[in-house]
Amino acid sequence: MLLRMSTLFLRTLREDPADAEVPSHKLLVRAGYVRRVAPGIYSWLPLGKIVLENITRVVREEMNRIGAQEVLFPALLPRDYYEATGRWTEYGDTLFRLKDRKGADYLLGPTHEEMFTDMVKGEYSSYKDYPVTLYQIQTKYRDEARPRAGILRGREFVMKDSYSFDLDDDGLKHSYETHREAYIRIFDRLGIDYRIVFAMSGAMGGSASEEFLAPCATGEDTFVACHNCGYAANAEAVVTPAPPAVTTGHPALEVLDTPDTPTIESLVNYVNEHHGLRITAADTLKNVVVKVRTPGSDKAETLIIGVPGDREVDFKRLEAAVSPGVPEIFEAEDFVRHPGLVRGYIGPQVLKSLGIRYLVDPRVVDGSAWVTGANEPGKHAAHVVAGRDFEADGTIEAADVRAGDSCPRCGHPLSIDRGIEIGHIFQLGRKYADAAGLDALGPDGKPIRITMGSYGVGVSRAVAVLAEQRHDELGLVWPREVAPADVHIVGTGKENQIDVATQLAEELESRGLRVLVDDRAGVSPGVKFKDSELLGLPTVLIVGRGLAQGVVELRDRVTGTKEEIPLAEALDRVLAACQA
RNA sequence: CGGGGCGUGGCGCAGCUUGGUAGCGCGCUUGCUUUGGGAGCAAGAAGCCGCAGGUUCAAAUCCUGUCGCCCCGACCA
Repeated sequence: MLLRMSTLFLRTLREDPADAEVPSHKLLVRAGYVRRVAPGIYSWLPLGKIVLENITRVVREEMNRIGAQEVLFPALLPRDYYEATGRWTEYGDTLFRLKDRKGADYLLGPTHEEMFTDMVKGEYSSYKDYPVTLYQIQTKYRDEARPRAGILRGREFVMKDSYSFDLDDDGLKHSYETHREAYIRIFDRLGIDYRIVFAMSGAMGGSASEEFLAPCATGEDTFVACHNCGYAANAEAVVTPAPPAVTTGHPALEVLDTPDTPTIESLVNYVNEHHGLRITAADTLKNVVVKVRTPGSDKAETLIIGVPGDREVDFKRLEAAVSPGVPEIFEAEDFVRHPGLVRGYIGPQVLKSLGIRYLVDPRVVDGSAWVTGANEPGKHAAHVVAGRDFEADGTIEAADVRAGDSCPRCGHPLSIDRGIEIGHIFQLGRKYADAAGLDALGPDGKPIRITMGSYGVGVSRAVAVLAEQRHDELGLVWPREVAPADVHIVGTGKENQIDVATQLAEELESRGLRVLVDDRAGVSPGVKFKDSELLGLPTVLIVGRGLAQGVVELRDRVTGTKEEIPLAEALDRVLAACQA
């Protein structure tokens, strides 16, 4: 179907919308691809809808290629399915809840593990039925605390979610690998720049988990990469290499007067000046108190985390490390309830007797000596040796990660970047199968508990990611596979220019290209050029002033090249450009 | 939920300090001119100034309350 600007439901905007901050949001709104309806909720206009469908098509083709079968669940779901796994309560405020006319509880599906598990349980019962992989491309609902950046993080979004069901761990590994390859093909075809990074399997349980991150300044995730060995991981999942244990003797623990040293920096300066030490912040041991609450209960455990003084506790990493527990700030009133903890002067020496759990950064190995709190106001202790003067209850990955930190695999310095999560694959294991009692009857007549994998692609988010990664100061620059059309033919308006442009458009359409033609009368050339750059189709053909001399202009939106070509060659040249 | 900003024709904004006629740019309509880089002239249409209450002869403007939105931090495709 030929797209004609004269009738296309489209109005481009000359100015950025006031509520947009990131490039993808500004451009998708300005170019008339999407319009905001409510926070985190957007409508798709004709051109945007075409792009979204193109991405959907690629995802569907690649899922079908690995033998996954498409199904479709309702977005509107009754409460009971999510009651069984406890997620009706666990999901908290992020769940959109509603009631029907009888007062029964419903929800708008944020994700569909329960539904898929239940569906398979309802249909399959023999080991001969497995393995099986099902997927859907569907609208999800999450009442995000703070939707942001337009399409990038909405409360309603399109997601492809798939689930593999296998009889054993080897089968799961195979399903996982198959998905991984499918995702590589999907994102390659879409023209998205991405990295595959290790991720936390976290709350969902299970073992292996990787994320597909699109590197991007506006990304919400932080990841590290090693340019020597190729290791890459979400900052949450980075493993800190532990230095070898120290065995050399240390002087005995010594308590020092350190008045007015509330910060690490002031402490370092003070002990170097007044106590003859030569230490840096990295030689001090900072002890951070938090509470860890178990979801669905009011009980909170007090936990102290020891990290080198030059590092902060990264709340995101801490959260991932204590998951499914939820870390909370230790407030002033909590200190009142724990008189043994001297705020600002906490040292690990007394924690055993206080019965408080103490976890340390992996850098705090046995035999390492530290300057830390002496559990008395105004006093610190030096030569506090791990394993001699205190015992930790274990290690924890909670200290912040920085560019230049050592790669856990090869020791080279790590780089650090931001990215947008566009895909996530992981080996779920048996959590949902356990909850649902999903078994297959084995050849020996005994039940086999099914093991699952779960895999997601942010389909609508991919539109925004492409806009984010592929644009210039003039507008969008779509990869051909997802562009709303292959070629944008612009008739600039004098005499028969529009007629010729339309004829070319019809001819190219009949030869299989997807064509947008600017056939608007009475619109100045400048406006048409600006619009074509803003809309971002990969190939542009200008039928303008050169027509009288029998030439038209062929432009490449990606490279910016412009070339005058004879009208007679226009069809072949455009076809060649679009099929390259 | 904590912090910051903002609600005025479809879009982007001014006006508010110091109450009195609602204004500018873009877009839209009509006519004439123009047509290779967001054209010109002329004439138009379109606004419960977020909502509610209060002060006042008079409120976009002052007061109180309330709702909403955007941005920054803790969640996630």
